[in-house]
Amino acid sequence: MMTHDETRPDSAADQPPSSGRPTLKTIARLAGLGVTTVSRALHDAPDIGEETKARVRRLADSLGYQPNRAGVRLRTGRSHVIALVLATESEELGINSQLIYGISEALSASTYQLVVMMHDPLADPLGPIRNIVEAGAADGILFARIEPDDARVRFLTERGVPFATHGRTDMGIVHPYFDFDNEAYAESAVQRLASLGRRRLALVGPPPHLAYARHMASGFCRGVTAMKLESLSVGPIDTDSPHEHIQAEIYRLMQRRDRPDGFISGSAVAALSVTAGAEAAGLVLGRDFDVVVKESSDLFRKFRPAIETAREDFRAAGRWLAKAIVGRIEGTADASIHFLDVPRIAVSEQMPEQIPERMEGRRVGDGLR
Amino acid sequence: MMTHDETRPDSAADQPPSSGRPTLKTIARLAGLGVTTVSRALHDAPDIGEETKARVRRLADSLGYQPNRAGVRLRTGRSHVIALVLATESEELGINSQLIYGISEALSASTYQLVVMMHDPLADPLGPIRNIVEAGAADGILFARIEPDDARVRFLTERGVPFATHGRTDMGIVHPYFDFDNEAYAESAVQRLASLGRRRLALVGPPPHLAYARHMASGFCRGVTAMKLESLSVGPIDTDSPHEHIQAEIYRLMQRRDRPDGFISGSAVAALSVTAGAEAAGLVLGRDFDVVVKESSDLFRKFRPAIETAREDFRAAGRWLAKAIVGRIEGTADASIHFLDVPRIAVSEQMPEQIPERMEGRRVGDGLR
DNA sequence: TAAGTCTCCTGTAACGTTACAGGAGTGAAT
DNA sequence: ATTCACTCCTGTAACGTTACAGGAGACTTA
Repeated sequence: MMTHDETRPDSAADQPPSSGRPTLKTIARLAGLGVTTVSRALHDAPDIGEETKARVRRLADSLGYQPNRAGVRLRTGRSHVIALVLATESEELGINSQLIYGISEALSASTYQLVVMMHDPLADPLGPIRNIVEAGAADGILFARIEPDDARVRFLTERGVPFATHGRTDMGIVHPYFDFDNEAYAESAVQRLASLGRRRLALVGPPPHLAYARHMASGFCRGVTAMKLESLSVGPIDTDSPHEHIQAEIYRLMQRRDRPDGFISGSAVAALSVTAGAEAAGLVLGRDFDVVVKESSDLFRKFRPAIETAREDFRAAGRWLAKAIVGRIEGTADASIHFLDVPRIAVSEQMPEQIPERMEGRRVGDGLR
Repeated sequence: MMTHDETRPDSAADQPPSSGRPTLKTIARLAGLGVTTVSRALHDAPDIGEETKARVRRLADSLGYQPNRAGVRLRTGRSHVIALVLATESEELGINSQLIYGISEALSASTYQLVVMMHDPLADPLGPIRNIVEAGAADGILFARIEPDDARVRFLTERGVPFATHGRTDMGIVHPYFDFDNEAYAESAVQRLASLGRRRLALVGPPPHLAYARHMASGFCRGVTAMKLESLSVGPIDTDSPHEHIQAEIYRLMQRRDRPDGFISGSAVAALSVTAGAEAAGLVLGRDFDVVVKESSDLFRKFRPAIETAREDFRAAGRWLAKAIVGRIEGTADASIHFLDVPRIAVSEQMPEQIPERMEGRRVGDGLR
């Protein structure tokens, strides 16, 4: 075996520890203290003298000390990583980037890092989530596109791994979530269309396997029933369908004598396809039909003001989710925390006065709720 | 001091090492080998017997062994993290999510993780990049929105940290990048507009501090000169300007007697604002003016087919960048690798035949290049 | 037989951190 | 003087991994 004759260095001034980066050892040597003391001082432990703490902190600051993540992780078993698992399915106009912005914004002040992974839910319902858990790759997991009975929610709950979701299940499992109140949205949208004099409504909702498809449908039904309107069902299309399918289906629907005169859409892109289909049938938005849409940007409100919009703020959702998951990891937040975002159908904005031509359609009052 | 009387466990069957997760030690004990042997076997080292390797691999597989990232990172100093640094500035329609999809897609087969961070370039030109380097938080860094003289590129080159960018500088520093040939795009766009009979062109380019603003402008100028057309300069607006500003400026421009009849836009949203402004002035797209736009989704090509589009594929860019940065980290790729994406102005797609009304405007030939 | 040369495997140390079990020094109470 | 409590600091070990320096055994060569 080897002899290695320097378990304790005899010469006082030693070489730096290979990398230029300061460690606890660097600080300890400079301060004439033990590494343990330095560690505890930086953690503000009660059994370290105030003066020592201050001195250590000053030294650490001046050296630009930052704890080595690998060291901490190895010792504590905590990765300080939040995993965001995104579906590979087509996404609408950057809602995922908004979500990511919100999360990283909220995490940037913390010691947590955001790791993004892809997941094809068709190939494997659990996807990378099982792997994250088994590899201990993250302290907490975030995901969206929740199903009414969601395998991921069940799995993570069983394993006791902190997670938070955008959207909620019907499973009765208590866990942190942020959700947009799609039921209220649909109901408000119905009321809005009714107040515009529309009587025969159709809903283009999210893919039926997602939990909020049910919420939106039930709000739609409730609204239609309450207002004594008629509901027309569209064919097998949803907000994830290709543009051409939606457009063709709406075109077909608009040929009927009992064609709808109001549409509610779960997404901006789908609303465009709906409008395109209806216009292809020779109908005019705002005259022959109206559309209410849930969108995440202000884009369509700007360039197509005749379309009513409810805004879902994914950036705010991201911020909320980041705080929630950190709270769960650190044990400061209860599993029952959740947030149900109140939808608000926006009034079309006043255009700059030098372009009055864009003020097509009627002016509308204020939001419904 | 403590005595700790079990440096070598006497009882054969021991407790699992605290967590349920298998480590090299677990495999070693089960295989009756040393940890070093197991480690080297899994790394396919030449000095381990083939039969042993096979046995160890089988065992590792059956246990679901995955190397502990913290252990590897601590020992090797390699984090197996790729950092993507995104600007907080407004982004156009999910290009960043496309980029993220591409990157994580390419990384999902590797041992690398994608960490996403935000950066406000106005507050600090280097932003989290200095921090990543000093904390050793990532093995490689990706970023976009490159400036002609980019502080980040200079810094990382000086520090010798692997990085790759979407976009390129004018600095002459050799480094991996993926870029869209915006000069060629603008020139093609000019030719396209010329072939449509347009003579007086205006460019709505990216913010002038970005490197590709110059590329696009120079392509525009070259095209205009070559085709002997007229170029009209728009006011202080760019693709990042608020919708209202662009719209108002184009509206103003369109009041002039020598108004432009062709627009080239660096982004889809800006193209919409341009169109809105021109239409507000009572002009008709495809009759009074044409627009060529660079977009990352197929959205506008679908619902507004009269707008000519060149598609920039950010997902492919993400895939390329992921492979490039991993190649740089592992030393298998040269610093000089780069990819200049060839723009191709698309023909408006055939609409489904049951909706012929949408086939407004003229049919056009094939792409320019 | 002895030395040399392979092949295949091994233990130790170290990366940077924190939990643990003390321990030196001071001052107060017995 | 001894005990006790308190404050403030310390060394050791361990998390899981890999680099390093061997070393046992078989086989070849002189």
